[in-house]
Amino acid sequence: MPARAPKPHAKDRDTIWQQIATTLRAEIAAGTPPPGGRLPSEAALAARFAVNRHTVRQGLGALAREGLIQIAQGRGSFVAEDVLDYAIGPRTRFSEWIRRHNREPGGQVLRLIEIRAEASVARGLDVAEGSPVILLERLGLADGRPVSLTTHHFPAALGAGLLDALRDQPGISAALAAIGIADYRRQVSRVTARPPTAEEAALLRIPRSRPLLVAENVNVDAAGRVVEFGLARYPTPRVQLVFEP
Amino acid sequence: MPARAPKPHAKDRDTIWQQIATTLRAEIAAGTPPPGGRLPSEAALAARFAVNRHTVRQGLGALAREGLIQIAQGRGSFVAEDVLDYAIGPRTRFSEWIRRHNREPGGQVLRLIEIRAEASVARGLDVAEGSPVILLERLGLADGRPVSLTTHHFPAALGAGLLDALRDQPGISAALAAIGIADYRRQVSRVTARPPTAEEAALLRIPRSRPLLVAENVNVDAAGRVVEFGLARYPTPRVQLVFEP
DNA sequence: ATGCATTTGTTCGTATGTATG
DNA sequence: GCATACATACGAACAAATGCA
Repeated sequence: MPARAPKPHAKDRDTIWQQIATTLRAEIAAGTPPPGGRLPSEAALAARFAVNRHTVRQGLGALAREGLIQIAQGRGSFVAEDVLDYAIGPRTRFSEWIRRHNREPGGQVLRLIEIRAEASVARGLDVAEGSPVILLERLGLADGRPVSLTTHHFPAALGAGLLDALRDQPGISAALAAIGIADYRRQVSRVTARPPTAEEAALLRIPRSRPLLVAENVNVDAAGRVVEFGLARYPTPRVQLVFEP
Repeated sequence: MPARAPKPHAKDRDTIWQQIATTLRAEIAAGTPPPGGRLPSEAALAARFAVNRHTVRQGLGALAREGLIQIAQGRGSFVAEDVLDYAIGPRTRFSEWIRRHNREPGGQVLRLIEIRAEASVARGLDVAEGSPVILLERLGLADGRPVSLTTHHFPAALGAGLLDALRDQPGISAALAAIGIADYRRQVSRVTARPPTAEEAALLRIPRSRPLLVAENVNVDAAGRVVEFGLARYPTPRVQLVFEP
C-alpha cells in the first residue's frame, strides 16, 4: 500500500499538471525567471507543488510544446528568449528596426579612427589596399540590452568631413547625409555564424557557448558606389535575421 | 662559425620553402588534409622535409597569405574551408545551388512519415494544430560532403499522393509538380544560429564547437497558399547564406 | 583525461477516477 | 452493476547528457 493515496482530479477543474503549467506561465509572464533564465529543476518544482516529478514533467511538456520554454537534458528548462527580428532589406536602419519593436534604441561608439585598408576591407570597399578608411565600431542597444556589435568601414575619400560627421551625428545615415550622401542601400549580405571571442561575449553579454550571427554587408549609394563595408555581429538567439525576398 | 655552411639555393630554382609550399598546395588540392583538416605540426613537417622549422614556417606563411590555410597559435594549421554560398532567393532549389558551384548534388532521405502538426509547425503551415502533415528529413550532399540538413513539413491536405510522390521523385520540386503544384516560392526565411546536437554534428560531420546556421523557411504556391514549412541547418563555415535584396 | 554531482529522459509498476457500452 | 479503456497521479530505478572540479 502506498504511503499516501493519490489525490483524485475533479472533472470540472483543471488537472494538477494543467494548474502547474498555468502557474508557471503566469510567473514567466511576470518575469520570473526572465527570458533565457532557468527554471527550478523538476525535482525542486515537484517539491514546491508537492507532487510527483512526472506530474511536473507533464506541465513542463505543455509549456515546451507552446514554445514558452525549452527543455535540455542534463541542463534544465529555460524560458525562451524574446526574439528581435532583424529584417534584412535594402534600407534597414538600426534605430528604425529597434523602434519597430517598441524598444528604445541606444548605442555607444567603441572606436572611431582612420586607418589603412587591409586586404579584406579593401576588397569589400573596392579600393586599393592601404587606402585611408574610417573605422567605426559600435554597440547597439535595445532597451539597454546589447543586440548588435558592428564594425563599419568607410572610404575616407567619400568626403573630408566624414570623421567629424560620424563623431557629431547620432547615426550613420545622418553622418552620411551631412557630407552629401542622401541615400544608400544594402547591396549584399553574407551571413555565417561562429563562436564569439571573449571580448564579443562580454560586450554582447552572452555566454561563450552561444554563437554569433555574423553578417558582412556592402552598402552602395544611388550611383552604385560602395560607401560602406561592415561586419555586424548579432547575439543568438536574441536576434534573428529575417529575409523576405 | 656555424657547424654547417648554409646550402645556397640556385637562383633559377624555387627556394626550399617555396618547394615545400608547392608540395603542400598540391597535397591539399588532392584532399590531404581535407578542408577543415589539420596539417601536421611544424615540427613534424620539418622532420619530413628534413629542414629547419623556420623553413617550414616560411612555406606555411605563404599558404596562409594565400588564404589556403589558417594558422592558429597553440592549435595548429588548418586547411581553409571551401565556402559554399547559398543565395537566399525566392526560387533557390537545392540541386541548382550545388550545380552552380560545379559540385555534384546528392542527398539521402533520413525520414519520410506522416505525423500530426505540433504548435510551431501548425503556426508555420497555417493549419490547425494536430492536422496531418508529411515530414521529410533530408541530408544534402555536395560532392559527397554534407552541406545541409533539412526538415520539411507539407500539409497532407495538399494532395493524397504527396507521400508517394516524395518517395518516388528525386526532389521536392518534382514531387510537388507531380501532385499539381507547378511552382512555389520562398515567402520568408528567419535565420539564427545555435550549437549542433550530437546527432546533427555527426550527420553534418562537424565538431560540436562549430555552430549551425538555422533557417526557418515558408514556401507558398502561386495563390499564396503555404505548401511547405521547413527548417534548414547548414554547417559553418562550410556554408554561408547570401542575400541580395 | 577522469570521476562526480546534477538534471532530464525513460521505463518499469501501482492505484484511482472518468467515460463508454 | 460490471468490464474495459483511458487519462491522471504516484513511486522507484536506471540511462543519458551536461558541467565542473
